[in-house]
Amino acid sequence: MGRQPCCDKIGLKRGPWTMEEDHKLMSFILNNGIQCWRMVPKLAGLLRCGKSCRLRWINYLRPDLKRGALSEMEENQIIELHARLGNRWSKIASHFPGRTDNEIKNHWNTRIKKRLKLQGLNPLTHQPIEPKDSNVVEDITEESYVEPQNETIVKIPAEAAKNDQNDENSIHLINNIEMMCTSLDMDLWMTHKETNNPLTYSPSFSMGDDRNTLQQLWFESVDSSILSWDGINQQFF
DNA sequence: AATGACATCAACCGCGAGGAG
DNA sequence: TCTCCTCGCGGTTGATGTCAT
Repeated sequence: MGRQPCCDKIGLKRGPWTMEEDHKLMSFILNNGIQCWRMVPKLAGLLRCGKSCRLRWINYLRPDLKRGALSEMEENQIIELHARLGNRWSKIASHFPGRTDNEIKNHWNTRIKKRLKLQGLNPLTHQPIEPKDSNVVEDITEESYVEPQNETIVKIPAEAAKNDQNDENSIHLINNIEMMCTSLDMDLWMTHKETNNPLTYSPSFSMGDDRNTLQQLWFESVDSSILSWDGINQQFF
């Protein structure tokens, strides 16, 4: 049993949007904002379902959308993010203001995948394709990808999170931890800040030695004259 | 010029999460 | 606690464009 459709589709239009529909939707949202997508088509005078309106707005009409092809730099960043996050397209897209998850997903499926295969890399694992597989590059399947199992708990010192924002050292500490955690997963850091729970993340890439990775990130991003790794190492682990 | 193969991308579908009552 | 509803996400489809023969 499937769930009920989000709305009654009888008499509703599907397929490509016309300029007139675009104009109606655009001017409605710019004038009224979005309270409830379900009501948008009714109020805007469109014979579409709310879901279709939402998609059209997000992927095409939003004024802040960046047009044009993705640059090579953006492409490389997508590859890097995909190695860490997997097919979490909305998470990946959030790193590219003005780009949509749909756009990045399409770009990945039509171009980047091919590029990686040509480079001899498995697009799912980002690891070199085994020589025995090199003649059957097309045969890479989801089954060949094994999700990393290790999970690391990082305890951010509560004092650092709660300290007086005017304290310069605290601000440095928080900013630097934040920079480091951005490299891992910003959303989890934000959740940690809100809940004050221990920060947990499940790396979607093979980290080998978590502490070494954190240490490397720390050296790359933190002014060691202000905060030494040894000091933070003691508080974290 | 006609046709088929392939590439691209907008749009759809089904599902899960989470909020409201 | 349960049910219903909306939203957002990821996978997939299909229309259209482009290229090769």
